[in-house]
Amino acid sequence: MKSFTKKVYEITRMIPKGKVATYGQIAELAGSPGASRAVGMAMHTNPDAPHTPCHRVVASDGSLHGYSGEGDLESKRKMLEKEGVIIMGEKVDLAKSLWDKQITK
DNA sequence: AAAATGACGGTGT
DNA sequence: TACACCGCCATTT
Repeated sequence: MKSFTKKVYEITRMIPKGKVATYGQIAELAGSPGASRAVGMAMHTNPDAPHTPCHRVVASDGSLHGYSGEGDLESKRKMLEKEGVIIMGEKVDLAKSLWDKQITK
């Protein structure tokens, strides 16, 4: 486990319930703006699905991508809605559910 | 050490 | 709005 990946997990873990963060945002918080792809890989190699809320990480346009956990993208979407994330059709309403990065104020 | 890969992002068609 | 292309960084082979 490299430092960057570890950092990504740390950040992903502090995403508040009912909110979502984009890969790019996490990459920036991790200290490497633009490394959205690297973040994606970190999620893919995510060792602790339930421990790390990787399902709260979405694309810049609110689209959900993969999931290393048990279910699939549908399960993720349901999970998010259940937590309070507003989802419009197949995408997340970033305007209301995007993590303000306020570090759980 | 170099090349290929991927849960991205932005721009172009 | 949907699909295709190029550029981005970290990880893996």
